[in-house]
Amino acid sequence: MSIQLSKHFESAAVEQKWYAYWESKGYFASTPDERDPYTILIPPPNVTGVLHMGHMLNNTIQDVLIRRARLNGLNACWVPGTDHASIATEAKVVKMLREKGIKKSDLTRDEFLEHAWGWKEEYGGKILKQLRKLGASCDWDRTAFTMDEVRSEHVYKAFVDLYEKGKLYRGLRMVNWDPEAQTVLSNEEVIHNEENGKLYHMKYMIVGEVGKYVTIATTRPETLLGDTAIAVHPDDPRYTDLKGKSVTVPLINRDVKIIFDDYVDIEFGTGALKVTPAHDVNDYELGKKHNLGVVDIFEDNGSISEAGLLYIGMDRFDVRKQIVKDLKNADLIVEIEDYRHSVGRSERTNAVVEPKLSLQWYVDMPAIAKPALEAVESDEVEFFPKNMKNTYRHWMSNIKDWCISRQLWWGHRIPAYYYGDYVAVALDAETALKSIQEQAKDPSITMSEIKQDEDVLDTWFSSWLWPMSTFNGWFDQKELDYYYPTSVLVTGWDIIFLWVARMVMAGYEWQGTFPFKDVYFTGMVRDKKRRKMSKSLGNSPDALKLIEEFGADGVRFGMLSCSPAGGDLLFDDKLCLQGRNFSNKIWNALKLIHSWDIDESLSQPTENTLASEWINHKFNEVSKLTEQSIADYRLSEALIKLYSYIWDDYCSWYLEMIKPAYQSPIDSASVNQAKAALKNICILLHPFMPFITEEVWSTLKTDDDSDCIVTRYPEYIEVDESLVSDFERLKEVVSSIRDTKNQNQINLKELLPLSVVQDDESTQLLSRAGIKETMLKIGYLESINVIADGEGSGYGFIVGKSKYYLESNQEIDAEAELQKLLEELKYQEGFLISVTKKLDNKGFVANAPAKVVEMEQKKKDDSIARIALIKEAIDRLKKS
RNA sequence: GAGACUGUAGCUCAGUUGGUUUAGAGCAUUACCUUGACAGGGUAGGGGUCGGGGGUUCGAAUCCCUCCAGUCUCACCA
Repeated sequence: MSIQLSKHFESAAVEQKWYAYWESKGYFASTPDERDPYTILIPPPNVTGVLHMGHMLNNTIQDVLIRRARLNGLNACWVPGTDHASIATEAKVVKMLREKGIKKSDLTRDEFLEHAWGWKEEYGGKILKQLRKLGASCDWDRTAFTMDEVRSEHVYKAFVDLYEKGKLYRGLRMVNWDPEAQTVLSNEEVIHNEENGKLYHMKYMIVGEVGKYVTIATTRPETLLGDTAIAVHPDDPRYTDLKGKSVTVPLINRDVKIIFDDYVDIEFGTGALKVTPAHDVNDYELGKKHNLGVVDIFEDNGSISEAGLLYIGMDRFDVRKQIVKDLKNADLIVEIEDYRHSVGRSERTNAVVEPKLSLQWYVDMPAIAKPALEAVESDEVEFFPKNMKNTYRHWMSNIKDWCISRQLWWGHRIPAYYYGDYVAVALDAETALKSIQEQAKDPSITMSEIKQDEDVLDTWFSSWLWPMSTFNGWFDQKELDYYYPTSVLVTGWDIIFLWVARMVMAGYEWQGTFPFKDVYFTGMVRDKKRRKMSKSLGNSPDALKLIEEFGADGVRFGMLSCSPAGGDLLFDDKLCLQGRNFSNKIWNALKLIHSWDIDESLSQPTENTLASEWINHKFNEVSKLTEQSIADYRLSEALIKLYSYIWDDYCSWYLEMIKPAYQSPIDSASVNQAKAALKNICILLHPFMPFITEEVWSTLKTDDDSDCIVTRYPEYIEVDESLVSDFERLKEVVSSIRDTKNQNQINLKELLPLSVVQDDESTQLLSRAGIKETMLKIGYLESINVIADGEGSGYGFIVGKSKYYLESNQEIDAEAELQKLLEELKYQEGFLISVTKKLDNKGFVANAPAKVVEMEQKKKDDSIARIALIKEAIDRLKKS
């Protein structure tokens, strides 16, 4: 009763079938029980995002770890969810509305939020459906959203708690303003890059001295509208006579002071600096020090405000062009030079960030950073790869306060309420009102008189609570006690500050301990040219199309086989192709086994008994190695070991050994062992390639077996080293036979007699039951004869220290044989020289450990013996 | 400007406290063979002054110094 199997592995149908089945069985679901937990929290993707290669990589890794834990008998819990992504989502909604002809400014806050929620309902969670296609075994019942009720409660509670502890405050500071999204950004959301610009040298005429001027160099001529001083270094000899004088700001003709401050760099530009306190961090500090006025010339959208006096309403970049023209016309430009300098852009909108003075909410980071820094220093939270510790330490030791308010509507509204100068921070308006009445000592203040802050919180202010909020930890301690701290966080290194560090801080601040034991930083997925994959470059393959083409298992294989922790991953379709071919290889191994006719009356041939023992011991060896690799988060190493075990050991050697002759039946023991070995393979490979393994398993499982996904790893058996090493020797002999036939144009399947010269090594090898039989079978030999030294004839070869002769009545090409031997001799002699050199070195013998010296001596002896064998063979050839 | 990391075969990378056959794997490539499980399979081969130089050591891809190249992070002077 053979099973009918398709010619190739058909991934699409199989994947759909098993995923639905696993879900229906509730295999992904986790509830606290007596087992140890193994917990992973997904880095929540943007709720309206689509699956890209970065997600594929890091979710594949998480799934491998979760499935591995499940097979180890742990209570595996992988919590999925999405992030509301304040800026990104709001921008998308605004764009969508604009396309419908609706302006955000025409809507009330509530109307806008209604549209936003509608958008979220329509597109939200699409990415989680896509993750299912990849095989992600998340506990979907636990799906969380950073803006759902439970998560929101955590956000407000955290805000109020920090405020009450004095670790959160409202302050007037120079901030990063994104004129496109029209919100403030944290330092971490500003990306600095070198860009080509110009340095404009402009004339500032000295008041009361006709024709005399100071030349000022700037990259931003348009900000002169906000100038309230110019500054020079007090020791600069060029400017000593300017003390007490003023200059006229060009075009707007405002007279401003010349101030002297050693902040100015004499070497740079002309040594004279224009001071615009409203639009530059350093100028702001200078302004404070010298009591300068502050003229804010920009509207929130980056256009010039009335305070600018000129160009009112024009965009800042248009003004730059225009103002240069106007300055030229007024003969106030001295020089324009090309200049490369760093420009800060918004991470989300790519708009050039405008420094701006503004009142915002901040978290006092130095107040909460210390335990989080120590945790990573001491490896209480362990980073993989280790060198991320450096980056973390550097940032944590120089940490700045975190600006958390955003001038947006989509997000958690700041729970702060105002009445005149009174501020109340509270979970609800009633409490806030009460507090304000108390502060103002005026119980007559009504609800309608207090105003809640219009701003929302930075998205990351909800994300940093993720390890607690996903378990509803502050309102239901039970789950948190069981699952927290989680086992490992898998994420990209690009959000180490935005997210990882802050989660560690939140963990210590509120739970008193770390949120995850390990952090596995994945690299960035890049294309073959090392460019980061991005939508704008169009170099990112469509994740779902890849799955369609190569199968989820194939894609997972492709992503994993080249993903060293932290190292960038150069993605190439070819890797997925290799994965698909691998699936197919396994599929065909299964087909082969199922195609055999079993004859129950046959007893098992010795060679098959030996082969089965070997493949089992080899399995244990591989299983141990992969376990270690995974424990060190070296997933690609583990996968490659498995790949080679399956392809080379199981398929190329083992199946070829036990395979019956064409159309002959096979004994049942051999088939059962082959099936058992393949089942073991399924278990070991399951975390990496879940679909094919479940499918193969399902055709092999007995009624007592559970499904592959929830079965347990087989028990480890001590590896019989002598069996494995005898087998290696056997493989060498067979390879040599194949090679000899190949070299001499003998058909591989032509049966020839093999003579083995008797010595200790060959005697031991051949005495193991099944070795001879295997040689006969897969070496296609007519017979094996043990002979005395010197009796051999035919094609000789050496394996280990033993001599073998493949006899043939074909004329031997003595010249070719000789060449081969001479080359081998050359190598061996070279080797001997290097070993001898080492051993002749008195320093080596005296200083190296005995073990090492012993090993070198053995290498030398072996080499001498081998050289003797080769020389003998050469002599004989020459004689004949 | 400060710091971190990387440099090993055509490509991607291993090489775990300096010593296990004069440096390994996968992919790619070449030749031959095979094609009755396999979108293939088998066998063999080519290809590397371990970025350059110097040092420590009996011994260095591995440790130290220096130079070169690249990547990244942080901070920024108009």
